[in-house]
Amino acid sequence: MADPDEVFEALADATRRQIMRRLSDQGPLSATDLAGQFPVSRQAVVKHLSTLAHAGLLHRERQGREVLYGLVPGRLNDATTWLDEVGRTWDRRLAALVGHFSPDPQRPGPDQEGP
Amino acid sequence: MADPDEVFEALADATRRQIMRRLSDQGPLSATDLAGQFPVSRQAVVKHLSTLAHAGLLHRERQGREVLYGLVPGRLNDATTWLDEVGRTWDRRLAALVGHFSPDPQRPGPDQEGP
DNA sequence: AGGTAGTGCAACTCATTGGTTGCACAATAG
DNA sequence: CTATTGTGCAACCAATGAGTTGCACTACCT
Repeated sequence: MADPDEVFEALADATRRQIMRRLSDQGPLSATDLAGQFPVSRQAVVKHLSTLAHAGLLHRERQGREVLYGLVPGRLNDATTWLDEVGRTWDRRLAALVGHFSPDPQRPGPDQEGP
Repeated sequence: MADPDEVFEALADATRRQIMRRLSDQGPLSATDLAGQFPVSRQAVVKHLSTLAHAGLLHRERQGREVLYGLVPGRLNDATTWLDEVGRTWDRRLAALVGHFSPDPQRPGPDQEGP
């Protein structure tokens, strides 16, 4: 859990991100179907779908002789969590710097105590 | 704006993501400094920093003879926005499917009309 | 059964990229 | 001034990855 490594890797490719959007907009689709919407071969799409599925972002569902790929709910949150962590920690740093400029990383807390 | 392409590309690499975290935790650092925290050469770190900076995630700041790299606030939001859009649209789809099951993408509305 | 639409697997090409090493240049410390 | 520390640039290497083509297989339809 909270292992966004594969998620970020999977979302690195623009085509893959577009596939995600298509699936989000249009619901589960097959590789052949998606291939019709992109300027690449079906096999290329299959590879992308495999990558996305392996990252836990999609799930395969056999429907007769077709195979539909649909988004796995919530999996994108792993990436969002990472972004939130980094972004928020940074914001806290900035706020601390503004509040009382103490750029020393060793003492992040506002220390008002005297001996 | 809202062009997360470069951001996702930049965040694809694990080392780059770790660099982002280090900068978030420890504040602006130089390439040489960061290189000491990773099992790669300084030049490799420089390349990563360039990639991140080119994506708008970092900014360079010359400090005497050193060059410090620090996070650009808010830039991560572009990625978050994308994730939110895709995730939310999907959730809405799922909710609609649960509410009244009409898996036909062509007719998303509940059609009660007779001829 | 035979045709057809859809999937799966494999081999191959080409570009990208993360990483390295080597050296030159700039700025501070003695 | 000289030595040192830090940065910048360039060439090079190996691995990954996106994309292709070709063919075999499986399930539906008539």
